[in-house]
Amino acid sequence: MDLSVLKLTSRRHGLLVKMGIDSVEDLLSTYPFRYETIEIIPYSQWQENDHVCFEGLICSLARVIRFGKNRSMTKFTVISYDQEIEVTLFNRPWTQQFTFGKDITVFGQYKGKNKFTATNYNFEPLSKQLGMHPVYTLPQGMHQKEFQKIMDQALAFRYEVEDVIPHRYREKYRLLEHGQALLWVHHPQDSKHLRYALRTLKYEEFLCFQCVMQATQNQATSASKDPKIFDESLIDAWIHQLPYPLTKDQAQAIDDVCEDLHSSKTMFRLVQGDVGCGKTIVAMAAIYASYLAGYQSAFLAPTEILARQHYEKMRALGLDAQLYVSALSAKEKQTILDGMASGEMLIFVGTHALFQDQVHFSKLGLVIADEQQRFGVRQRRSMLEKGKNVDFLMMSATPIPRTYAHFIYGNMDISNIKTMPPHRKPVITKYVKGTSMKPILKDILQGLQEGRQCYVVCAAIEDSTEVSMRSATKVYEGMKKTLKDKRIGLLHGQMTSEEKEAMMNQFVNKELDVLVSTTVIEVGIDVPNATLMVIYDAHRFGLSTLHQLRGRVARGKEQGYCWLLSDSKDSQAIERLKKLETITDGFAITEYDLRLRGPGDFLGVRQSGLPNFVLGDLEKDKAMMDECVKNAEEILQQKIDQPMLDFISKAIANAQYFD
DNA sequence: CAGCTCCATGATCATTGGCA
DNA sequence: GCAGTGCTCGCATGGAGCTG
DNA sequence: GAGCACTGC
Repeated sequence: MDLSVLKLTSRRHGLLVKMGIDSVEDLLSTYPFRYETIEIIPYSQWQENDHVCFEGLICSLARVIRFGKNRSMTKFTVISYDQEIEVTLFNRPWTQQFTFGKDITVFGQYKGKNKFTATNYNFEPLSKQLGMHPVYTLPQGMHQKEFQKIMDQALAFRYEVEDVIPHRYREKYRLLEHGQALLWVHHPQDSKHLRYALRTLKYEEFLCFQCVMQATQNQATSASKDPKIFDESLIDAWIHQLPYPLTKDQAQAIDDVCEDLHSSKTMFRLVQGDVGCGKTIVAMAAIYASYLAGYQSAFLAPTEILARQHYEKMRALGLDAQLYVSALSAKEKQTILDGMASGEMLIFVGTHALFQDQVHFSKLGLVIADEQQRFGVRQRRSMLEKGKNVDFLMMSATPIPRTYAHFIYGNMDISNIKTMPPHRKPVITKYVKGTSMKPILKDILQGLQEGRQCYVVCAAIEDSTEVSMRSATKVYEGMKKTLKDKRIGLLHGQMTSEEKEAMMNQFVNKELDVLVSTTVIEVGIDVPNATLMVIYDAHRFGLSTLHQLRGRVARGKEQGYCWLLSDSKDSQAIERLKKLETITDGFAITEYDLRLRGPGDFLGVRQSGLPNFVLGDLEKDKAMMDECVKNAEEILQQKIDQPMLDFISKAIANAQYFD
């Protein structure tokens, strides 16, 4: 419904648009971020510094005391509860309003001794103002009252918003009607009503998400495929010639995958485990199996550097892989494209370049996505459409506990790799207060002295390139001054991929001692000799991200060290960072982070792969999530709930919830 | 760094009571 | 669009934390 | 008292 049904002035309309509100539906789903409860607390119960309110009679003249520029204080006395209460009001020097004998309602803090500092006042009877009042997050220039008025207008249309939730579920779970829930969220009579409303809206949010999610996956997996036929003893043989024996979980994961490949059901599987747990081997086994069966495989890596590294590893392990990245010359690309189309070449490793339209496979049977969160659903789909009923394997280094995984990935199969290879040692992690490296300089120097290399990671959120570059450059300059005799490199997002690669290569070849880097992505590379890592502004990262980062210095046999620098004063933030000193298991870390902060707050939602719910809380609403999983399945099977089905196809078309 | 939002804090006179 | 009228609402400032 | 909406031109 268009906003024009509300008679808005252009200023108001503009402000709403600024808030991201383009329709009445948007407006109605702009929920209060908190509520203020106005209740009467009798005078006898007032404690010093309590926030209270009262109604009374002004029984003195108002005095204004001025101080400084533009500052003042107004004082007057109010009779209430048979007491004379002295009210102080800052910076509101207009006294005329506070005339002798007028009824006034005051909100503020009781300061003891019948003194009161008001934050607010009005001349309405208190009894008319009791109850809960919504508070919205608004841009400058829009007042709460103004917004509430607009909201009230919009609420008149609350029953005209299309209701996509099937009726039987509303009844089953005793949910409110959508319109009723909206009304109560914006105008709760009391906390009980508010809870009802929130319960309803949460359910709707979860169910919609779940339906879309499952529908997307069904598209990819519902079709059956020709089983891939290969000789498993060859896989076993290949495994035996690997330099390291597999861990139990790795072997299990490979078994899972092989079974999927054999089966006539299209594979849709997630392999998750910490950095360094050996997921890649699983992927390669899958590729090898698929190769034996005569199918083409595509391995998607998030960055070119990673693609190269995987490519080299595959070659080293006897897989005849091709590298396809955008940096290749047109001629090289063409050679590969030809081999791909003719079916001569079977194994491809690449980046986003593989999504391009001119890439055609002759017999694509398997797609593997490394760090799956980095690829949007649309991209994944475009990839899968390059073949027929392609088996799909995803890998994630930010493992998610089973309970959430079930909800978030729906009917996806999951293999967890929890055991680390025996020669890996957990990284020694330390939280360091402040922004300076001074306290740890000695340790770092010693490490460098022993010939180790060091990463320095600066907080850079996404690709806000300029700012992050500046901070990284600063750190870089600073380091050059302090460590004059060391070779230091700088890596940031504005460099071309050749420059980045050149820099990385220098680091890999030990021509650099220290690498200062902004973004996380480029660091995702295997440098066994790098055992030191310093992370600036660590509190800006999510725990899972930090955990993943530090995994980079646990690649070789040497002991890795990671220092988390942060000057945050937030005790919770510090607490979280300290937790990393002791927890080494990625699953536990995700769980801890979820419990403490909730996924909505999760720094780097994209890193975590978790969706961002407005109302729902993955930790508190587990039971509801489970129900929604079931209900979504039913809806998709029965195909009778047209409104919801329409909603789903629309959402998929817009790729809502993803990217 | 810049720009936002959220939140807590603000400062004096006059009266009082106890002590010298 | 523009001026006139009547209405409601009206704090300033600084630090902290988040984002682009 | 100011800013804003609303009115009448």
